[in-house]
Amino acid sequence: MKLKFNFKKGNAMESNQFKTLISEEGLKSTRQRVEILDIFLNSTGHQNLAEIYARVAKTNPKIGYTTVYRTLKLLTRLGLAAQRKFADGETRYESAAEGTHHDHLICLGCGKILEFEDDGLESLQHRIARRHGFKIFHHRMELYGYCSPCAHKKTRIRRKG
Amino acid sequence: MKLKFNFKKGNAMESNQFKTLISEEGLKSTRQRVEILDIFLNSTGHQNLAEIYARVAKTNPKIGYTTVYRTLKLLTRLGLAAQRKFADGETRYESAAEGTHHDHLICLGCGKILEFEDDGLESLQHRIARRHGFKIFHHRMELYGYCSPCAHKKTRIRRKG
DNA sequence: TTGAAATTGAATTTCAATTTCATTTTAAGG
DNA sequence: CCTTAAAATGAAATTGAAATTCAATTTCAA
Repeated sequence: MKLKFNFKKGNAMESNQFKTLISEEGLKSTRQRVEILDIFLNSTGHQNLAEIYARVAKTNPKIGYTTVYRTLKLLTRLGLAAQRKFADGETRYESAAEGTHHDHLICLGCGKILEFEDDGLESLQHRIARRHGFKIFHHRMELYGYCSPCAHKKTRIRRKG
Repeated sequence: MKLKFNFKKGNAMESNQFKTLISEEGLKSTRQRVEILDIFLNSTGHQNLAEIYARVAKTNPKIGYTTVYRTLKLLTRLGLAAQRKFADGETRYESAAEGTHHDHLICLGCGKILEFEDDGLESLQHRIARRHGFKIFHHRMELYGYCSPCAHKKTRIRRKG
């Protein structure tokens, strides 16, 4: 993922850069969009809409849920956000500024999500694609297990019914 | 995934084996459950509930959607079905009898889902797990791209807005 | 055969995702 | 600084899959 701009966190230029980027798409820069972008970029992790909305509402309770929803969709389209769906089916957003492609380690105990990158994965991907005559555009890999604190908490693992 | 029984497709023993397996869990074997199991095992692929229900309803229109829903959940718990959630967020079920663990190649053109197995993935998984102090129980890997017929249909790729 | 416990299934609820639409705001052109 | 068309907003409504409720029915162990 290549960004046209480097959006620096907590940088006052953000709003101007955003204005330029968004107008290139024939869209309009608004107070709400800039606020949501600002809050979104100044946070880390994989958050669902409710969490993002909660944070936005704390700063500006006048901004509606719908606008946050639509803005996150917009940011995804602009390449500033990335949408993720893990096994629980919930949609989460992550700042694209956080880095390039990576995959996820998910703790079944505490829900913690770790990111990782591995070059071996790419060659593996190509090998499998070639074998099946596919042209791959992207992949998704998630490893589910227990992080070391959670692994030590209980010997017996509780499963969800 | 190790099954306690080998459920053979179209085998009259199915119902008795199921009876045994289910009673071990303190649950009851019912006409509906056996019918749903039978239909489910006698099909392949990754199907959502609506598709499974449609097939069940064709055989026995008296069986309700709720029962199909609950039975698939039950089969998943018993290890006879496996739940899959791909990037579109829809829940799909696949017969566990179809094989052991595998991953998926998904065509963005026609929606076709291919299965693959790759030993390299396992060692990769262990390496990454070790690096992050995780104890991995399972993983999920999906490769998204175009199968060879779809890749040849159009040069330009149409993307979802 | 009996009856407690489990299952069924239509209807309902839940809940996130999405759409609608009347009102407001943006930004480009005077 | 106005005007205005196009876009954005946000409350409310809608959608759709997943999950639950509950009265009626069925199962199965005794």
